[in-house]
Amino acid sequence: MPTTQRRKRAIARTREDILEAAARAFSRRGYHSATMRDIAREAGYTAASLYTYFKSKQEILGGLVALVTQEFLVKFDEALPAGMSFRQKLSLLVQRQLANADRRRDLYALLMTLRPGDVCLPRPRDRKRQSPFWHMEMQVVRFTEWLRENATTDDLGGHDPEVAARFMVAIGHGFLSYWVFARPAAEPVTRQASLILDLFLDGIRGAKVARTGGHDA
Amino acid sequence: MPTTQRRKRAIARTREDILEAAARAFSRRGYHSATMRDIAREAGYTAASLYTYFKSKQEILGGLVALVTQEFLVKFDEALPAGMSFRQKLSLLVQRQLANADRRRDLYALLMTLRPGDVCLPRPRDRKRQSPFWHMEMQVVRFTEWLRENATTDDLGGHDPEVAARFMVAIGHGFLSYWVFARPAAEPVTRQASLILDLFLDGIRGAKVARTGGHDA
Amino acid sequence: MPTTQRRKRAIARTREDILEAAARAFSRRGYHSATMRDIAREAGYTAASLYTYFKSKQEILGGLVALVTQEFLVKFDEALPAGMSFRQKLSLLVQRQLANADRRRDLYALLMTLRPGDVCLPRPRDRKRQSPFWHMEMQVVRFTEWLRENATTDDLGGHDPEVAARFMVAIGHGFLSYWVFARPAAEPVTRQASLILDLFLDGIRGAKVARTGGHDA
Amino acid sequence: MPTTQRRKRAIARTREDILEAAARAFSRRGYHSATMRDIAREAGYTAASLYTYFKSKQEILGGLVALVTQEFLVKFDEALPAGMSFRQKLSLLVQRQLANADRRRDLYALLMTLRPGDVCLPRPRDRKRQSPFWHMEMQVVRFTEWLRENATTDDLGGHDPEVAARFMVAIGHGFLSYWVFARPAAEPVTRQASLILDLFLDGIRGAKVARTGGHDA
DNA sequence: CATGAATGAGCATTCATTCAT
DNA sequence: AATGAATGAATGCTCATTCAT
Repeated sequence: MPTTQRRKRAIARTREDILEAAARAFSRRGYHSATMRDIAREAGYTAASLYTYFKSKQEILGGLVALVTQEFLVKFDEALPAGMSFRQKLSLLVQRQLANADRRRDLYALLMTLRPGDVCLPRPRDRKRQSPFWHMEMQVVRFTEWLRENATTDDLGGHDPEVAARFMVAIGHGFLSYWVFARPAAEPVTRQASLILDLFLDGIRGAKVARTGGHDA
Repeated sequence: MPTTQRRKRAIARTREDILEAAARAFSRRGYHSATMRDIAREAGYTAASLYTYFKSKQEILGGLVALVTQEFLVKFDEALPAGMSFRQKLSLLVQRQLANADRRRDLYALLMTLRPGDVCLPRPRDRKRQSPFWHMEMQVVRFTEWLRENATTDDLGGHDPEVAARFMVAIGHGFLSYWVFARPAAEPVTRQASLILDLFLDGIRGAKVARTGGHDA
Repeated sequence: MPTTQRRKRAIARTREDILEAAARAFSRRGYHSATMRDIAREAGYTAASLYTYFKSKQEILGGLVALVTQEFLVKFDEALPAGMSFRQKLSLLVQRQLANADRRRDLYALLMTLRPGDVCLPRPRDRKRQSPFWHMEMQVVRFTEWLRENATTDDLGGHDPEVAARFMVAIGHGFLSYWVFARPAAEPVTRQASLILDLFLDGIRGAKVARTGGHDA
Repeated sequence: MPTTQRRKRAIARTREDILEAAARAFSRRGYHSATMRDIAREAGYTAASLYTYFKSKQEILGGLVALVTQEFLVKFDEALPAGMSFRQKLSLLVQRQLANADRRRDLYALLMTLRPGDVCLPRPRDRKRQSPFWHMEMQVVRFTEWLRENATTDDLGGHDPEVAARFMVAIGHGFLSYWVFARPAAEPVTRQASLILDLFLDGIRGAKVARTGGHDA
């Protein structure tokens, strides 16, 4: 029945609206300081109404984390054009992730400040990852997998893929933490993909060729 | 009068004790979730007593931030033996900072999770830096200065010193965020100085020479 | 018009269903703790629907009270076979009331726990009776009347009929409060009619004749 | 140290004050409807202060229940003059209990309206008694014991002591529930000891000798 | 100086009730 | 008639902070 369908749609949309509102509220005041009223005001509802869509404040956070995680992971599954060099594939991936981060600046900032007890994921399968930096760890894990599939030993200069992953994620967060709160808002982080790529591959001292740049976009 | 002196000493020491206690409490439960009672219990006092030494919870945090900042900055002022190459000087600095981070693991982790409103520094001269990543920004600023004094354009491969600073700080935080919460505790972060240095200078792909490593310790 | 008739019937039936559901919900969780949702779930409706049939939660309770009261009072109006002794008439009445109580165990238990403000009867003619033990008082009043009509001074050993009534009601409630929550469910309270009668008439010390019992069933 | 002693006294007294206040608040509005603020207002404190003395609302109720239970039980342990008849001993006990009930009218009324989940006794040794009529059952249990020690089979007309106990407790509650809420306050219930005793022993029909009464006071 | 006690402000959550569909 | 959604009004409880002792 179309009525049921429409209703489900409406609910899903409202849930999304609330999540967006929560993202704003949380990133403005922090998870603990933001109140249900803050979120509600931001979403155009009353606090009580939020409970129609989420069981608790924690569940809202869980929804947010799941959302960002999902958006992060999906970029790894998107197809890569055949015949690309490692550098080109990596460049594409970084571009995609930075586009994500661009859209979700405050959410990324929020996730970086969460504590273990704060997040209570829907499927708590991997307790080991419930660290205050759960988000970062999750990224490291997935990126490590990706490197194992897409990089040769030589591409990584003989480094352990996990070290490489941690290195890349660290660079990302490092620059992100700057962009996220820069006022006025810094230029889109996607512009920085090339820089990040160069630093990741060749370090600050760099390879001359690499830094003449842009030929991999 | 010596009595006054002794008193001042005693007060200073108690303040330090409380800060240490707060560091433990904050890093265990997070700044907002940790209560004054938590801190007091950890310090062997009652909550009310803390107000003899600090005006508010926020001021305790301020003290903590100032402490870590101070410890961070002082490493930049310690003398560097003459005649060292850039790599050697940098290596020494990184060693010193990692030693700091080793001693203050949880505090560093705490600082990474703070939000703009949380920190209210004694001397709020630089409002622009009151970001959730204030700590990181502060490090970038000082490290940028250091690079301007100690690195040639060539040492940085032609990169802007601020970019280089941000790059280094990001690497540091990235690896730190892993070490800090690794259970069982990861090996002393100082061991990683060499790896960090290599990645900073030559990236993941690395320079062969650089990675045969250890000749700069 | 028959349609109107049918509608009225349907409404009346739904009201009864809701009252039965409310009886279950209230007796399980207590009047205040039971929510409109509890009642609705028990009745197979949603909370909002209940408002089609009752103006408020309090009115549902009122309906319930009226129902039990009605069932209680009607037993006093049922004809008594002619030529019965006082003991026989009393026995019959007690039997009938215990049969009621048997069917409405939890409802009786509920009524015993109500507070003055809880009940708001449809016809609030007698404010004096709005006690937490309104139910009990109502029983006393009616039973007093009955005794005035059916008992001689001698039957009551010269006691004031109201005292006798209160005595009887007290015994009833005392035993009921045990039976109601006994797990596993005690045997039907009707079995106890004889005991109650004996205690009422002759006390614990009893009259030998009375306790050889059963000749009045 | 006297200071510690005094403090302990002060705390104990405040706890008692709060319990008295809670007794008033609970008996006025019922356990669930009475708010912590109600209790606090009644006690001359703020709601937050109550938590210095009691861990929760439920614990306040627990304290109240324990108090009344304690006062009830202690009357069974007070010595009975030697050489008394069963009737005389029983009379004394009833007098004492009615004196209790007189002082604690509203508390008794409160206890009668509690539900299983409401009460959470400090020592939850006997889960079986956690009925909505826990209070009544507790009285039955203790009174049964007392009868086993102080009454001959003949004194109870051959009845099971538990039946006798339930009978007595029922009479007590029955009359109490009337006195408790009678407005204006009925005459002290102690006056009624003799009536209760007669009804318990000889029923409404009574024994002529018993009702010429008063020779056992 | 240390602290037990007191408190105002606030928060997540619940629930009876309303109303548009 | 039935209901999903929305909400105002509470409510128990927490906590940073104050202050008399």
